[in-house]
Amino acid sequence: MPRTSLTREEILDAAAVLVKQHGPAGLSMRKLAAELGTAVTSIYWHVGNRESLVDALVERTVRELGAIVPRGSAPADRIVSVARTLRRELRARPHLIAMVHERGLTERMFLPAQQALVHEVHAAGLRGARAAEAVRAVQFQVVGYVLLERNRDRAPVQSPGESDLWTAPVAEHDPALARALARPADPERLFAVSMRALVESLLPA
Amino acid sequence: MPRTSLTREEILDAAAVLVKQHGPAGLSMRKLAAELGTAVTSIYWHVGNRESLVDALVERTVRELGAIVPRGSAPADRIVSVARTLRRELRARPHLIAMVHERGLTERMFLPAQQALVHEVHAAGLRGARAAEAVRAVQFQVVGYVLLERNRDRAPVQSPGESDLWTAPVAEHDPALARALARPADPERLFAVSMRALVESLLPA
DNA sequence: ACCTGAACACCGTTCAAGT
DNA sequence: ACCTGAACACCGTTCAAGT
Repeated sequence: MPRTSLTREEILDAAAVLVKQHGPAGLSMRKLAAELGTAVTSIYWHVGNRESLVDALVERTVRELGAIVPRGSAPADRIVSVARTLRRELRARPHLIAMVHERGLTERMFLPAQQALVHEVHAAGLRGARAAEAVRAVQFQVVGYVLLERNRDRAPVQSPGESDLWTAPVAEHDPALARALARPADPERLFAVSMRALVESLLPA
Repeated sequence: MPRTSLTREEILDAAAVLVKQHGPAGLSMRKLAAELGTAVTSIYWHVGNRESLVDALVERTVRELGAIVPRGSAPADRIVSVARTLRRELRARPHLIAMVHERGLTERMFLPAQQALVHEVHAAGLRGARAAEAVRAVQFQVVGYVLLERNRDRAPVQSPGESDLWTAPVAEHDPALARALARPADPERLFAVSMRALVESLLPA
């Protein structure tokens, strides 16, 4: 029994489910075929190969991300809010981040925020190359952070290594610092601090 | 002919060569065995499995990274120089970055810079929790950037997507901005700008 | 135009057996 | 203590053959 006309869309849907459940490493052409009740080779006819399947999935997921609405009245606040929202949206889709990494499609993750950022940076009075630089600096910072955080989340064990360095000379003079470094970092706060610093240095005084 | 006593060290050496040549995805237990002239299963006796092999490799590569010597006289300059050096050292070892990502061992990449950063931040007059926050903010920013750049380097095609957005309304009023965004970003410069902004906002005025 | 099974060249890991 | 081959359960992809 052949089943009713396999479509590209149907394949993407099933692939999205597999990725959501087991990550991109859990997306195999064979499991996908099993899920769809077809031969593996049928999938190749529709999507080419695994790489372009993942590319298509990334494309679709980015399109789902929805436009970002800035909040606040001061230009710096509005830009920081765009950064914060972008980070939140991306972190809410760890499979997207993972797929983007697998295929090296970082730029795609930038798109939903770029429109909003261009607008805000323009409103803050930046023009031309300086405006472009500001947009990119914010984008890079957000995506860099998101990649880093995703990486930390996947740490196999709560890394025990950081503390043992802190018998080191300097830290002995400053036990509060040693203790603070022994505690796990607060990425939320670090993100806020760093982003605020960046935005304030980018905007015209 | 059995060959002369396979050692853990010898296995790590051969694995490092494979990773250097073909990346971590090119490191397979079977190729490794072939390279070493042993049965695949011998390797398992010495290193456990592929995951702990990669972990050991990361550990070793981080240990090779060498201490970081700050340059400059102003505290801000010295901290920025540590950040710059860390970034350069990490970027010079793309396989390290890739392995760290595969195994989620980000914290390991922080280690070589942490000593130097603690010292500099302390010299700049920060103490306790504030000093720890400064150290971590710099570390996060560097590693986030390195991950992002590595990601961009692996882009399958020079991403064509960014420009097509720039028929958008705002950019039409500012053709210089549209042109600047159509050109590829200059990550070197963005890194410098962002890091400088961060450091200056962290240090006491 | 679409789907199929067989086949190829890979993987990591386990296990019982050897010395 | 160390090494072995056979076997298991996976991969992605190609290709000739079907309808």
